[in-house]
Amino acid sequence: MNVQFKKMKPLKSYQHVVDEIQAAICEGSIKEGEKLPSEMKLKEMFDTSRGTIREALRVLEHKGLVSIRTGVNGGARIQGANTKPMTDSVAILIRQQKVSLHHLAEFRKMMEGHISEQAAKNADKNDIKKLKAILESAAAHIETKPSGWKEFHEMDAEFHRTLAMIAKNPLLEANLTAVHDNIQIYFHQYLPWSETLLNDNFKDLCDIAAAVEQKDPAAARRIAEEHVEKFNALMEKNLE
Amino acid sequence: MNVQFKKMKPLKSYQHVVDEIQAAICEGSIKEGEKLPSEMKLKEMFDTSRGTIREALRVLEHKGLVSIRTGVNGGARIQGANTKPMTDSVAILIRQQKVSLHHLAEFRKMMEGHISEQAAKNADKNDIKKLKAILESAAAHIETKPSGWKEFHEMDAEFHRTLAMIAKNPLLEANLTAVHDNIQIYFHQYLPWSETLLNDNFKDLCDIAAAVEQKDPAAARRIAEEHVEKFNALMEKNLE
DNA sequence: ACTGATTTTTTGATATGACCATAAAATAAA
DNA sequence: TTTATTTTATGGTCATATCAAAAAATCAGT
Repeated sequence: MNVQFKKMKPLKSYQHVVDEIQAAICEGSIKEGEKLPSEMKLKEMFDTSRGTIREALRVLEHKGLVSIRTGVNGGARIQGANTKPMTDSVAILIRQQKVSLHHLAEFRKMMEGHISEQAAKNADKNDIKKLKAILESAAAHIETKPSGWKEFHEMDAEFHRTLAMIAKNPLLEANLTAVHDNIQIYFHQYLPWSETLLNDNFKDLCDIAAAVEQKDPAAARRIAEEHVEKFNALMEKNLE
Repeated sequence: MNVQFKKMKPLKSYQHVVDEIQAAICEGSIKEGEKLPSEMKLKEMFDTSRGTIREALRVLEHKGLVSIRTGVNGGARIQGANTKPMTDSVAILIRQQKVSLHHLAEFRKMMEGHISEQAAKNADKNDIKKLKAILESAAAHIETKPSGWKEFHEMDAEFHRTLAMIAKNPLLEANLTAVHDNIQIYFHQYLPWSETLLNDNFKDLCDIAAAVEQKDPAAARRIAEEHVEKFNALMEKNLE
């Protein structure tokens, strides 16, 4: 007896509905933006009850595969790929105290280093233009003499997201977004504000952009890692 | 008008139930393994209908926070943190064709390199013992003259998971598991089997373990990266 | 008293039907 | 043509009934 049989657990009927619809979405029978039939129609198509259909739709909604609206012309619409489920699953790990700021920061450092390196390898002229545009609006913001991180952090996040796009790996993009979304609260709580620090932060971004423009992957990686490391050290000090 | 107000969308009532229960789990009011009240009791506690409670439980179940059983003493039990939601969200990205083998492999290479490096920094004697135990059972398996990858891949995966544990970052563990789970199908389909390749693979693992034991992070990283790179190149060639 | 079958009981799974809330679309009024 | 009103399709919520699963309690036979 060397074979392993799978436990024979009869599928719950809502799960059957989920599987069918998910398969249809993935294989492209239903395209992004299109509407699923109404709950009543689905109920008849699957020959089941409305409650079952609703449980299935709830699950699909939380998987980020459909979004549901009420009213005439409402219903479940197929959503394009979405990083929210990934952000959520990271968030759960954090809230369950399995993942600390230290873990997040280490993971982020690894990704930002890699992303910058890849970006430096891949970037074309158009990509460079995008990065510079973000830096310009960040510079403009600094001119207004801000007294907090909030707006700057948004541009900072956009800068890093753009780098991830240039690195051309959606897995990196999704994970980076998840980490950014979840590290935010630590920024707000533990990163002291000072104009010096703001300028320092801005300078790092410029240096990364420059290394990317000069197609110097090693430098891009090093600067990005040091950048993340620096701010992480600051936060961890204030965390104690 | 510079302020942005959040759109006032009244919470759906099932969402309220989800939020409350999730909060209770995260702040520890309900501990792992404990049972939530039955649907009927919850229905009364939240003063709502059973359907609403069931939608909420379905969502919590798919978030991996509770597992539900029927029968006497059944009901929703709190589950410990779980990498399944993360594996799922990666799987969805893949099925939606947003993530290719190339993306997976690149991400994996980055992680395995980093993990091996960290493991080499952190490993204590006990950790080394665990790694060696896995290598021994792999060696024993090779002796039996296998004719396919299946069992070896399981040990391979366990080896890498153990490294991730030694690296002591649950985010890395979760992501590595997610990537492994999803790259499996490519292994089975595109990795040709040969005894030479098997031995080659095994040797890589031994080399990584040795580098970890000698606390040589740089070497551990390099070997791990080359290891992943090699098998990735093989698969990509067969993919065309 | 132990063992194995049977019944009970708790709890989830599914089905049905009713009514409310929302929002787009159609219609009427200005 | 614009604005207010009504209509209507669709999801959101509630209540009730019955089926199915499985642990626990009971019972029967040795």
